Amino acid sequence: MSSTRLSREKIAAAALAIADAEGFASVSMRRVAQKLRVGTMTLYYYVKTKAELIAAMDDALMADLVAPFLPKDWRKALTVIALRTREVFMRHPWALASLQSAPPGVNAMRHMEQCLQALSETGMTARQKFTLLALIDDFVFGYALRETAGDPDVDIDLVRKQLATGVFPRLAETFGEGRVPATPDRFRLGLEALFTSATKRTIGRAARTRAN
Amino acid sequence: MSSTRLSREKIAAAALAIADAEGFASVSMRRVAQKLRVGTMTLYYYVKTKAELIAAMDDALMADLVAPFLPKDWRKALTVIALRTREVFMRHPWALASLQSAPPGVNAMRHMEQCLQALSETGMTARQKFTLLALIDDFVFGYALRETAGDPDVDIDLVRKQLATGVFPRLAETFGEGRVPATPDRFRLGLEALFTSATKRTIGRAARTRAN
DNA sequence: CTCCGTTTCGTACAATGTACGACGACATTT
DNA sequence: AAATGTCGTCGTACATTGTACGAAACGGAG
Repeated sequence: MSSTRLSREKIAAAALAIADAEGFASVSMRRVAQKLRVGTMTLYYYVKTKAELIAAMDDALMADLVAPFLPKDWRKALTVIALRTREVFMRHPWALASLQSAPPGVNAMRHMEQCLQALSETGMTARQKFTLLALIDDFVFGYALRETAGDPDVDIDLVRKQLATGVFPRLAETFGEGRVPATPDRFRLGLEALFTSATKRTIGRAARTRAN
Repeated sequence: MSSTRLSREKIAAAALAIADAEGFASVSMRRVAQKLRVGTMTLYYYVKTKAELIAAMDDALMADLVAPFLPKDWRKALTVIALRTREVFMRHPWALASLQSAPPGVNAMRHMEQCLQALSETGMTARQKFTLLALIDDFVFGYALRETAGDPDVDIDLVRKQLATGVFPRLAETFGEGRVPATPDRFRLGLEALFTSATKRTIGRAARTRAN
C-alpha cells in the first residue's frame, strides 16, 4: 500500500482509512504518519496544515459522488446522484462539518460537472440549472447533517421532564401519545418537490419566451 | 454579568460571547473560566465535558429561532421562522458542525413547538406536519452549511488549472465565460417548493378522505 | 568532489481537555 | 459545641495534540 513515493492523495487515503476504522477523532498527524511508516513531520512536506489534510480527505470522499452511469431522464439521474451523496455523507458524518473549512476540490468539480451533464438535455438556463443543483445539494447535505445529528444520545429524561411541564402542548400531543411520528422517506419527497418546482419554472420561462 | 451563582446557562452564555468576539476556536475551558473569573475546573462541576458545554451553547443559540409573533398564514409563518434560522446559523457556522454531537435541548423543543403551532390550523396529519417541518429544517440547515462552507478561500488557481484541462466542459462553459452563475434568492424558491408540495399532499389526502 | 534542490524527520514547545483529590463554607444531626 | 456531610471551588499534573525550526540524508549536475 505504501510502495512508491508519498503524495497528498496517498496521505489522504491513509487518513481516510483511519477515520473509517477508528473514528475521525483518532485521525492525528502522528497516527497517519505511523500508518504510512513515515516520520510525523514528513507529512508537512505534502500538506501545509492539518486542515489541508482534512480538505483532501473530503475531496477524496467526493469521488464517490459521481455515478458510473446516468439514466436519461434528468429527474432519475439527479435522484441517483442524490442517493449516492446521502449515502457517502451519512457514512462519514465528519465530512459535513469539515466542509466548512474545505474549499472545493477536483472531485467536487467532477460532481458538479456530472450534475450539469444530467441537465444538459433540459431546456434550462445556466442559471436555472445552477439554482436547481444548489437547492438539491442544500437539501441533501442538510438531510444528512440532521439525520446524523445528536440522535444517538437524546436525553430522554430531559425530554420527558419538559413535556410534563405542559409548555409544549402540541409536541406532547403527538409525541407523548402513540408512536414517534417518524416519516418514512421524506428524502424522496424533498427531491420530488424540488424537481417539480424547477420544472414549473422551466416551462414557465419557455412559455414566456415563446410568447415574444 | 457574573454577580450571582454560576450555572450551566451562564457558562454557555460566556462561551457564546467568546465565540462571537474571538471566534469559536478560542473557546477553551480556560478561556471561559477566565472570563467568568473562576477556576478552570470549576466549570466541570456544571458541565461534564466540553462537548456538553458546546451542546449548551448550541441550545442557547436556538432560543433565537422562535419568533415573537407569527403571521396567521402558515406559509408566511414558516418563512419567518426559516429566515430566523438561516440568520442564526449563518452568523454562527460552528453551531452547524456542533449539532452533530449535540442532542436536542429545550430551545430546540421550543422551536419545534412553534413550528407545530404554525401548522395547527391546517388540516394536516401529525405525520404530514412532521414531514414538512423536517424537510424545511433539512433544507435550511443545508443551505446555511453550504453557504458558509469553503467560500472564503477557494483555490482559484486550482480551479482555473482544472477548467483548462477540458475535463469539465459544461462547468467551463458556464463559469469560464461571462459571469458566475450565482442564483439570487434560491432560499425562497426552496421554501416555496417545499410548501406547495406539502399543500398538494394535504389536499390530496383530504380529497381521498372525502371520497370514502 | 562540490554544490544544490528535494525530501525526510527528531526535537521541542505551547496549548488543550480533564482526572484526581484537596480545601473551605455551610447545614444538619448528635 | 462538636461532628458529620453535602455542595461548590480549584490547583496540580498529565497525556495528547498541531506544528515551528532546523538538521540530516539523498541524488543529480557541474
